[in-house]
Parts: sequence; structure tokens; C-alpha cells
Amino acid sequence: MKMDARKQQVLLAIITDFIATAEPVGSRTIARKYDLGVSPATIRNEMSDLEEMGYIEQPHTSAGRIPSQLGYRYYVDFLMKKKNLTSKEEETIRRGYENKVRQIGEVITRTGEMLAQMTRFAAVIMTPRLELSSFKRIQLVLMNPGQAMVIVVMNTGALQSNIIEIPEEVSQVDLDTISQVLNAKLNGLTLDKIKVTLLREIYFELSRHKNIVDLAMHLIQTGLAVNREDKIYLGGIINILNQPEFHNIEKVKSLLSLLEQEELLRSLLESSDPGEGVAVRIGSEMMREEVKDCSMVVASYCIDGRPMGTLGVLGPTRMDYAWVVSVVEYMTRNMSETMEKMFRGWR
Amino acid sequence: MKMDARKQQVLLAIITDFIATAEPVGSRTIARKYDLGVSPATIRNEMSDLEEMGYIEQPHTSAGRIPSQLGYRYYVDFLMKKKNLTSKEEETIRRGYENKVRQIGEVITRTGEMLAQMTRFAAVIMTPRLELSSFKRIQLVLMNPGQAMVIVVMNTGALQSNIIEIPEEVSQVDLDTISQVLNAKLNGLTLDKIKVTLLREIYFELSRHKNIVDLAMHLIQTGLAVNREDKIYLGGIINILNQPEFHNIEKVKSLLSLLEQEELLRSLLESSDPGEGVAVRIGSEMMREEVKDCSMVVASYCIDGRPMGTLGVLGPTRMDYAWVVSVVEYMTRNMSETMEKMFRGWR
DNA sequence: CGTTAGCACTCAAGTAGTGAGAGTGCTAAC
DNA sequence: GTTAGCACTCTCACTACTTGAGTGCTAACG
Repeated sequence: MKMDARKQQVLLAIITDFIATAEPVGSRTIARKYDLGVSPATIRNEMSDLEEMGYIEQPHTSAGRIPSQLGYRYYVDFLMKKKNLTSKEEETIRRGYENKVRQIGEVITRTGEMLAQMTRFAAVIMTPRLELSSFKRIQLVLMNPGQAMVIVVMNTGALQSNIIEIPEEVSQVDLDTISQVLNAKLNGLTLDKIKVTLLREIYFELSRHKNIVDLAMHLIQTGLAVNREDKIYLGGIINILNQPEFHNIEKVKSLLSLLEQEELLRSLLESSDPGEGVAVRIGSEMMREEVKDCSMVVASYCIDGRPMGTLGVLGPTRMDYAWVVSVVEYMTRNMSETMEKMFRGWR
Repeated sequence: MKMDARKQQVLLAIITDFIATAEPVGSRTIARKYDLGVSPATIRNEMSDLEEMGYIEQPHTSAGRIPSQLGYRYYVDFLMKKKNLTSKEEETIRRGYENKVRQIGEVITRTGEMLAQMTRFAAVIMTPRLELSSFKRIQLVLMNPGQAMVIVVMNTGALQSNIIEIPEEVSQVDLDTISQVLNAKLNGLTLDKIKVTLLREIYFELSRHKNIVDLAMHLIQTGLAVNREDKIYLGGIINILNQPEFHNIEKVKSLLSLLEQEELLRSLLESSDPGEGVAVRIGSEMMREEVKDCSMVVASYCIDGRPMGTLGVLGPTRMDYAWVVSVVEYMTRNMSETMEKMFRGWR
């Protein structure tokens, strides 16, 4: 069986209607609301074909049809027309970034809030990936004899801190010395490269201060290594509960238990890392039972063309993809620009 | 009408049973399960009295009784016997803190996880209140000409960072000078006191560096002032959904929308700030419609006897208060000790 | 040969009626 | 003061019935 123009029209009608109403769509409804110029009987025939091809399915015999996962996929790939945001909506988004967003965390929070509010779904955003950020500055603070805090500032403005054990006799002045040497050597490198290349140089440099050289090594190894997980913003879960498909509490529970586990959320976001532009992951494409009735629309935000992190929206498979894709796209562009503006010269 | 010993026994039986089963309790059940030595009929009379006094209520005519909010209050204040944790449970908790918890954030996360897991309710923890922490160190990092990052380290190990605008010509060396002066002057003060006392001294000190003195003032005012909100840990929401009283999705929605708004959550936690020991807030005592069917068990964790923040558990009013109070108490003590050990000498 | 009208068939969901079970409150007897 | 007995109430689960939406099939139409 082959897909022809009319089948496409029917499929489009079914999906459009189902997205809007969350009710199975019957042949009669299509004939009435979407002017295809044919009778319900004809549409029934087409629907029967579409069902055989796997694009739609029937919840039960006497109900209308609903799109299958495959149907959504076809829709997203071939049928969907992007909706442009109204200039008022674009305005709202731009406004959101104007109001003193200084810190990277603020940009992310603001983006997440807007994303959740506009799409009415849950928003998920990863902070810029640390392994792609580069080292800006290190600072050692003596907390008390024997313990120091290592503070690492990345060029994205991200802060990493860590408490390490040091010999009792090391003073703040010693720490400052180490800071200085490290700063000179490490500036501008990505975390990946730090360990491999420069240990020898630093060793040599610090050999004047024999007593602290071991410390510095220790510090590089432990202080920089741990705690490298990126944080995740998650908001607007409440929106998902407003969707009729989540009136069933069991689904809510399973979804929520997934979202509460940050590692799972991260793997979800990472596995659906889009190359370029906006990607749509539908239901079981995400390979997780808990979200088989959900879809994600994700995109990467970039700084100087380099993708730094992922942001996205999580909602039921029955979502208005055209709209959500447009919002995510516009949002991503604005967020990227805001960050770029913020980081100009920080590298 | 006066409360007598037998009424107390009956009330205790009702609450105990209801906590365990979530079903209204009838006179027959009490007579059978709780050996009061009287017949159901007598218990019925007592129940009738208790209802009149407001301690219990009837969902409908032919159902048993359930505790009213007042009933729970009476139970918590007068009837409840603390359950001691088994040594195995205590062991689990202690273990949780042994495994390299270095940072304040880790202590909080770990505590939250354990609290949620043990009580099977949602856990809420506030980070140590900044206004009670004292200043440890300030560090200024030049991000690019015209912008600097202010990093403030508190004695609790908490980090605050902020981007500020500075004159283009200010160099990292200038910033280091300012850092040095500020560090010397500010060390050990609480944030509250910083502004008022020392501006003049610092002004004098920096007058050698005329060009940056204004900057330093600006920095103190903006850099330290903003972003002073304490963060909140929230976890284990999923547990609440497992309670039968939350099978109604509307309640879930209303609760979740409250929990998603951090300020509301904070006000909830702050308003039920316990003086000493563990406090229980039942239903509408929290003054919020969304949690009228919930209770909180909260306590303050202390460092050197000074209460630094609040932690607590949020669950349905029908919770095993005796058990939860014990867990929260033990947990608070352990968390306080862990933090104290960690901070020894940091102030 | 594609399209359409007509019709029998199916199924979910709502409605009404029924009976069982749990629990109470009252009364009278102990 | 306590208890047994009993009538009464109300929820809940179960069943039967009706309604309406929607399909699939068949035969007729252009």
C-alpha cells in the first residue's frame, strides 16, 4: 500500500484533531470539520488503509482512530508545518532576557520558566557541559589548618568547589602561590586537557616550594576531577498533570519517579542529543518504559557555534509538535544569543 | 465534657488504627483489636463524646470515625509515644554520613535522600541561613574588561557569586588589591554587619588607590547584597503519591504546584520554624489551602547550638507522627554533628 | 472502478436498581 | 455505668439496560 495525497490529508486531519481534543477521531468528524470533499465512507476506507499501514490505531472497536507513534513520526517528518510565533510572543521571550540576567544560572532558570509557561509542558535544561568549558581561574582558600577549599571558575561563569585535605602546616600564603602558578599554566584549557599536558611544567615551576608540590599534584587530581556532573533545570511538571492522559495516577507516579532521578533525566537528555536544530523524540524512541506516552522536543544551545548544552520540553505524545518545535527553536536561538553576549570576551 | 483516661484510650486507638489502615475506624474494630475491656456499645458512647468534643469526625453516617485535625493535635501533644529507631536504622543513618561527605551541599542532599527514603514522605531542607553565616573570603575575578565576578565564601562553605560591571581599565591586579583589603577587614563578620560598620575604614585603606575605591564601594553594595536567598532541597515527592489520600489527582496538582514554587515552600518552612526540638504542623495550621490535608514535621539543625536552618518532612495528615518525629529528631542530631565536625575551625 | 448510502454490529460509558455489609444511635435490660 | 439488641442509614459493588458513536460490509451509483 502506498501513501498518497489523500491519505496524507486524512492522517493530518486525524492528528490535528486528536492533538486538539484528546478524543479518538471518527470518519464523520473529519468529513464535517476538514473539508476533504469526500464522504465519511470514503474516509473510512482510507482510515482502514492507514491503520493497516500502522499510522493510526483504534482504542476499541467502536471508537474513532488515534495516531500511533509511527503516525506522529510521519507527521513530524513530513506533514507538520511550523507555526510562527506571534510577534507578541516573540516580544515576551525577548523581554524575558532583557531584565538583568547576569549569571548563567539565571539565564537557564529564566529560559526554563518561559519554556514551561509557554508550552504548558515540563521544561528540562542542562547547564553548559563542563568538559567543553575552559578553565578561567583557580582559587584556594584555607578553611582551617588541614583543609582547603578549591574554587574553580570556568569561562562560562560556572563555579566548582571542593574541599580537600592538606598538610596542617600549609598556609594561605602557600595556597596563593599555588593558585598563581596554576592560573598561569592552566588558563584557557578545557578540563580534559589539563591533566595530561601540564603536570611536568607545574612540577618544575613549583620545585622551588618543595613542600607544597605534592599538594598541588594532589589538588589537581582530586580537586578538579570530582563533582563534574552538570546540573539540570527541571520545571513545570505541574503542567503535564493538566493533560488528560495523565489523569491516571499510575502514569504520574512512574513519570515522576523518573524525573526525580537526576541521572536518568540526564541520560534521557543526552541520548536524544540533537545534532543541529530541533529534534523530536517520540514515545518509545526514548527507550524508557516510563516515558513511552511522552515525547521530547530538544535542541542544543550554542556558544560560537559550539553546542554547549541541551534544552527541551517533555510532554505527552499528544502534543502540538508544530507549536512546540517553533517555541523551542526560537527559545534556543534567544538563549544562545543571550549567553554569547554574556560571555563575549570571557574566553 | 472532660477528657478522661478511657476517652484517651479510645482516641489513641482510633488514631493508631487510622494511621495504619487509612480506613475509618468503627467501635467494633476497636473492641476487637485494642483490648479496652469494654464492649463496642460503650466505645460507641465514648466516640460520640469525642466527636462532640471535636477530636474525631464521621465521613458519613454509616462509616467509622477518623481523627480530626484537633484529634491529631491532641495525639501529638499528649498521647504520642516516641518510637525509638532500631539500632539497624540508626546504623544506616550514621553510615550515610561516613561516606566522604565533604561539602555542605552533599550533607544536605544525603540527609534529604535518607529522610525521604526512611519516612516515605517528601523531604525539605533549607541550606544554612546566610545571614547567620559569617564571611570567610572574597575573591574578585576579571572575566573580561568591564566585567568581574565576585565570589564570596562563607564560613559554612557556601559560595555566592555575582557578575558586576566595572570600569574598563580596572585590571586583575587592581581586583586583587581590593580583595586583599576586603578580606582583611571583613573576615569573620556576618553579612548583616558588613555594610554598616566598615565602609569608612575600607575607604581610608583604599584611598591610596583612588581609582578603585569607588569600585570597591559599588562592589560591596551590589556584589554582596543580591542573590542572598537560601536554596532549598526537595525530594521524595513521589512518596506522597503512594499514599491513598492522594489518589485524587486534583490534590496532587494543588500540592505539586505549591512545591514547585520555591518561595512558597520557603515560607512554609520558615513559618513553621521550630524553636527547639521537633515541631509538628498539622493541616491548616500551616495556613495554606494546598496543604490542608498535609502535615509537616520540622526541626532546626544547629551548629554550636545556633540554629542554622530547617529540615522537615511533608506528608499527609495521616502519618505515623511518633515514627516520623523520631526519625526527624535523630536525623537532625546526626546532621548537626556532621556539619559541626565539618566546620570545626572554619569560623 | 472509485465513491457513496444504508445498515447491522460492536463497544464504552452512563444510569438505575439491588443487595450486602459496616457502622451508628437509641432503648431497655442488666 | 455498661451492654445486648435492633432499626436505620449510607456506601460500595454488582448487574442490567440504554444510548450513542463509530466501524465494516455490501450493494448501488456515476
